[in-house]
This record gives sequence, structure tokens and C-alpha cells, in this order.
Amino acid sequence: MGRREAGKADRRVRIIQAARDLIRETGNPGLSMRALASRAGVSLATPYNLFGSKRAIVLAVLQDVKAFHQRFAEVETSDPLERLLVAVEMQIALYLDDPVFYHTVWTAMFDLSDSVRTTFYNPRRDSFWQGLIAQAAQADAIAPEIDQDLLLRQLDHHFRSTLMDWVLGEIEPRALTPTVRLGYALILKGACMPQWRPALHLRILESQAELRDHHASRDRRPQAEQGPTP
Amino acid sequence: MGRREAGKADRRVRIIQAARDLIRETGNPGLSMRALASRAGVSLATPYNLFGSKRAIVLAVLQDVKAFHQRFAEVETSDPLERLLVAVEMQIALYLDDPVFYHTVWTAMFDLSDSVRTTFYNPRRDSFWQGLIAQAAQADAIAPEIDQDLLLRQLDHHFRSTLMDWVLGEIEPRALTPTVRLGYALILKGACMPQWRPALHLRILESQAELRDHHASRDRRPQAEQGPTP
DNA sequence: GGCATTCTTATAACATGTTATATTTGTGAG
DNA sequence: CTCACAAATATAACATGTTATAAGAATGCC
Repeated sequence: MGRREAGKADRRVRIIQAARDLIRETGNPGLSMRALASRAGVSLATPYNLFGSKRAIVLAVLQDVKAFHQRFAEVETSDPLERLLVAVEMQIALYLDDPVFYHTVWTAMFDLSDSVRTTFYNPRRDSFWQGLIAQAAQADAIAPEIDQDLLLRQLDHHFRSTLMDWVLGEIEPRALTPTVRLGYALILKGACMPQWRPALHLRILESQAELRDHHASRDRRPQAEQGPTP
Repeated sequence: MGRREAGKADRRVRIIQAARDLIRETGNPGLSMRALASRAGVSLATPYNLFGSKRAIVLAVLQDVKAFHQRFAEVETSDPLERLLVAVEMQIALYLDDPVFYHTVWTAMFDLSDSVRTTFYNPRRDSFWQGLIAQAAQADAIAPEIDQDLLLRQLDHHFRSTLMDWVLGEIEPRALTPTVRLGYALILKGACMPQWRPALHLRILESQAELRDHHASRDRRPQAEQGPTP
């Protein structure tokens, strides 16, 4: 690896930094490829050579952020199901800490126009959550006949949809946490061993109450005059 | 309403028809606004006057399709939870009957770049599902302390995410039904009264087995070399 | 029937993601 | 040092969603 590769890596870094800065400053709208190239001090063609597409760049930015796992390492909760709930709540909290940035990044994540196979699931993320679920299974909290991979997939589905609601503006930020918690608790209650049900049921009721409060404190969602009937 | 409105309505219909035909013939790629306008025999500006954006048009196409509720009316199952599962499976079946078309339509649905407030939830759809859930609750299948609206939202989340996996190509078509069924069964098991759990548990195991078969019969999902770590 | 309004049309233009081309620059190897 | 190669650059071009503008036609009202 001579200086050729080094130069390339440097350009990659500059592009990612420029993208992150532009997103932080202006949100999605400010991040045009021309603005990005100019800010990174490269030509318009270079980001395409190095990343392939705009979406790939935004996702590289997201990948560059890795504060989460460190934060979570400090949590000590013995209850294995509770650990799952806490972990997912912390993730939401991370996003709400920097809403403009994550809103943009997740919007790109949900952008289907592009064929970049990014997959929401990647080894690092998967293994983290698989670990939590495996722990729960070993602690006899999750029924042994439940497939752990599939369970994780179900939890992810719910997580993603809730985030999508947020990106679409169909959910208020403060409803994010209870919504996610409610979904996780419901699914986990369906997958857990009988003796763990009461605790999860409590979490369900808590989340419901929280959501009802929010709902009560604002007007009804405006009726969409036209909508699909899937 | 004079002929002015009639002409407008006619143009609207022609545009929706042209859009549907183009989607059916070529999928998304063939549906450019210029092609659409030409096919509908109107100028490029007209679709924008009448609908506002491309996404709005595609969604109008989706709204135009309403075969589902009629089909479902013929189903007779006494078990109220089973009715929910059957309903959602029928919906999936509807999509798989005409995959190119629905793939395109759902891709548009998931397109966030546009500000059209379509909402996945609309009165007609909501009331259908709310009815099924209310029936289940009246039959003592769903615990009374569970909020029915929130439960429906959770089910929808799962449905949407699974469809998104399909649109993204992260899931095979034949895995769609068991995936959705698994999620519904898990969530419903978390929300149901105790005596209904065994039946749902059975459905969970069934779905898992089906999914494992699919999984076993193909190579591992290709590892994404780079992915985000949300 | 004549006129004003409203909407379509035709057309151009713009923004932006993306690709292609040709030129230049820097690097590594002999 | 020199040369060949690889990759970046500058630049143009393309596709497409969308908007703007001016002109023209249909409609409804008097």
C-alpha cells in the first residue's frame, strides 16, 4: 500500500466528513453531490468513483458513527429481557439527541430508488443483538423453541417501522420510545417463558399509558383525504 | 358540476389508467412523467396540475384497486384470531398475484423524498382492521387491557416492514407469508388471553419451520461488505 | 353572441443524481 | 530518470422530477 492508497483513503475521509458536516448544517436538502464534492475539495466524479452513489455515502457516514455500543456497555441490568428493552431505548435516545442528522441519515436508509445493498442488518449490529437474545435464552427467559434469528428479525421489523413513522412525520418524537418499547414488549411476551410474562405485561401497560397521554394532549391526526387501501 | 369538471375527471381517469398500464407493462422504470403524459394524451404539466406529483399518481393508482375486501368477505372462520391471520395472508397473496405491479406501487409508497401525506393508515383500511380486532376482543381473545388502536399499529408496523424487505429484495417472495404470519402470531400471542396462547404458539412454530426450510434451501444471504450500525 | 375565467398546452428551464470523455497529474517500476 | 499506468479532474451530457411562462382553447355567464 503506497501513497496511492493513502491518498484515496484521505479523499474518502474528506468526503465522509464533508457529508457529515453538510448534513449537520442543513439536513438532507443541503447535501447535493455538487455541494459535497466542492466542500470535500474533490471533483464531482470522485465520490462516485470511491463510493458509487449518494446513498452509499450517507450510509458510510452512518457507519462512521459508533457511539452506541460503548454507551451500552456501561448499563448493568440483570434482567435479560429488560436489557433488550433498555438497549433499544438507548438507541432511540441516541437518535433523538441529534434529530436533524439522524433524520437525514434514516431517510437515506429508507430510500429505495437506489440499488445499494446496504441491508439494515450487518454483522456488527447483528451480533450485538444476537448476543442479547442469546443471553435471554440462556437465562430461560425466551422459550427454547423460538428461533432466535427470526425473533431478532421481528424486533428489527418493528424498530424499523417505528423509525419510518418518525421519518415520515407520522409519529411525534416523544412517542418514539414508548412505541418501540410497546412493540418489543408485545413481541417478547409472545416469545418468552411463562414466568416472564407479568413483567412484560407491565411494560406493555406502561407504554400504552404513556402513548395515550400523548395522544390525548394533541388533536386527532389530520384525516388524509386520500389514501391507499392496501 | 358542468363539463369543466367532467373534462378534468376524464383527464384524471386517463392519467391513472395510463399509469397503471405503464406500471403493469414495464414496472417502475417505464413510468416517467413524460411517458405518462404522452400515453394519457395530455401535456407534461397536466398531471402536476391534477395530482401534484408522481408519487401522488402512483398512490392514486393503488387506491383505485379495491379487490381485497370483497375477497375477504367470503372467508368464514369462527376463530377471531385466525381471521386476522387469514386476512393478512390474503393481502399478501393479492400482492404476489401481481408482483411487478405491487412492487412498483409499494416502492412509491415507501418513497420518502416526497411530502405527500398519504399515510399508510386511512379510514377505510383502518376500519376494516379495527373491526377484526374488535371482534377478537369481544370474543375474549384479546386481553381487555390491551389498547386496540395501538395493537393495530403494531401489527401494521410489522406488515409494513416485511413488505419493505420484499421491496428491498431482502426477502424472497415465498418467505413473505410465513414472515408476516410469524410476526402477527407473536404479537397477538403477546396480546391475547391465556387460553388462546397454545393455538398461536402452534402458528409460530409452523411459520418458523416454513422459514427455516426456505433458508436451508438457498445459500446464505451475501454478506454486505459495508453496512450501517444503527 | 361576446367576454372573462380557468385550465390545458407547448415549451423551456432548473436541480440533481449519474455517466461519459478527454486531459492532466501523481505514483511506482525498471 | 523516464516511462507507463492508474486515478482524479474538468467538463459536458443525459434522464428525470418539477416548476415557470406564454399562448391558446374550452367553458360558463351575461
